[in-house]
Amino acid sequence: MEIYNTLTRRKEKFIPRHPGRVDMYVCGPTTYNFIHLGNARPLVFFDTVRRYFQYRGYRVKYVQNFTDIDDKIINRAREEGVDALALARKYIDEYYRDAGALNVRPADVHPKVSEHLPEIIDLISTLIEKKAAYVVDGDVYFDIGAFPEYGKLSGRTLEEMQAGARVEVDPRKKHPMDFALWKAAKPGEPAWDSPWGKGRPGWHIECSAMALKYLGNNFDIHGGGFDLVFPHHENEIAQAEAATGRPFVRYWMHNGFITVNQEKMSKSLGNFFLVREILDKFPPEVVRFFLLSTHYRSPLDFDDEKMAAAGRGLERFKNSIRLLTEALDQPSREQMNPGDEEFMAALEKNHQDFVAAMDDDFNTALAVGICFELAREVNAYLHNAAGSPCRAALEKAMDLFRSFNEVLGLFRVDERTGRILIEGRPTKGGGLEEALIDLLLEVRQQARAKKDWATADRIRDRLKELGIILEDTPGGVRWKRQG
RNA sequence: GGCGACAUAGCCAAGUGGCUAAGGCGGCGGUCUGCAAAACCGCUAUUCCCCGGUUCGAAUCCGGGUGUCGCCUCCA
Repeated sequence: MEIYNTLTRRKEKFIPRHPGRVDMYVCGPTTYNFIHLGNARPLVFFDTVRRYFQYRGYRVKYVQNFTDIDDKIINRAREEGVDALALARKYIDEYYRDAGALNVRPADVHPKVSEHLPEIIDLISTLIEKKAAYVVDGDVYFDIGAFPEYGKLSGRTLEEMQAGARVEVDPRKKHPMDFALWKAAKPGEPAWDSPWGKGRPGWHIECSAMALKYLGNNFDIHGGGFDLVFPHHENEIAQAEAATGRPFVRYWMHNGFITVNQEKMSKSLGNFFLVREILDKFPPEVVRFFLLSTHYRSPLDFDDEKMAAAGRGLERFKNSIRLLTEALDQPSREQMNPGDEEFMAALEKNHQDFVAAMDDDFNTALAVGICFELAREVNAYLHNAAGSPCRAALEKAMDLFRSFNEVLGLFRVDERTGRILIEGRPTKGGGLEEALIDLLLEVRQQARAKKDWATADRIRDRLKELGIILEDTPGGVRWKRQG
């Protein structure tokens, strides 16, 4: 496997710290609101990374933090007149709902800043002891002069950073780029006791402290959005490496940004989309499919038109899986003929191509393309087999769909039967809806038998208005819900 | 102002030195169908922003230009 490492700016062969194991840390959201589309991309992508490692047989430990102490949370809590930690807790709960909807599996550990003050204070103390940090009036700053490698992740020198500085320099700092590890409490803010007085941690120190606690030094993968490269991840490296004297992370991975209608998402432009707003308009599997249809390091533009196109594309998968499921429910041939063997060889190639695509820096866009090829081959096989497909071939094809789906996480799977659930929304009404539809289909079939096309078409059109699509096949009528 | 990324068909999007430039959406033609839908088959970029260079050979490497975007401040 090869992974693009932001630290070296090239693809590198992936060699885990421990054979057969992958330890990864991904920066999670600051929980002052529902998550937005921009949060969804790293969420879905790194979930896919984790799934793929597991698919390849690695044991994965996945850590994703919640930043539940932060200026934005404090401000928001003040506006609403509620407790800051309670507000953060509420949005952590809401996070699980949105992430779950996108079929993102929970991390193995979801550490919160508020529950790791001792670890954070320890790390800051160590940095002070090692003369990599200094105390000023109850604040603690990281001393950039003590870490000569500062800038190695973002690829800039201190001179360049100062040349471009746009903020006023705090005269108490030794170097303009020194950053806060601990902020002295102002009146009315949540505060914790520390050797430097009451206060709270700076933004960057939490991730260093929690990553070191759960994953130790030199762990495999640290991920997040591109905007975190500087200063957040740069600072994480400085803190962790200055404290431990050892490399912090082996591979840094960063996902590209999402724009909306070609513009950066921002509240002032009114194009700031929450995941749950999008999920009101589009099924979750379409959102996930859309996010994975572009390589993770490329920018991705979101609009309704593109989502609709993604939805139509996903229909191909659904239809193909549906056709395959139906064929498997029918009696099928045991013996194999040359056509079956050819098909099975094509499936094998699909499998290899898929693995090769994902091995190459998680090229989900290419992997999705291979899924389409699989769908076309399956459809063509069923078409040509003319009602007499080979059982082993069908099963192999379905296994492949299951594997691909296991990695990409598009559709949910019935845990008991292992079937891919392509209909998405669960049925309501305890089967009454199905029974009524069956009744209508029966009436329609009678009309068709009498060549009463007007009645037959009317039933089909009205059902379509209700989101039920009918398809007449030689074997009878098939119905599905609109995607 | 400093740093960096990207530019492939109507749209989305793989491909980073050499087989016919993946795949999807859309469109067109055909098969099937009572008509549809789905599915299948075929067509839909002589060319990869422009100009120069390196090379037997470049979308792919180098130089210059143009354009778009991002970071440098909280941000996924």
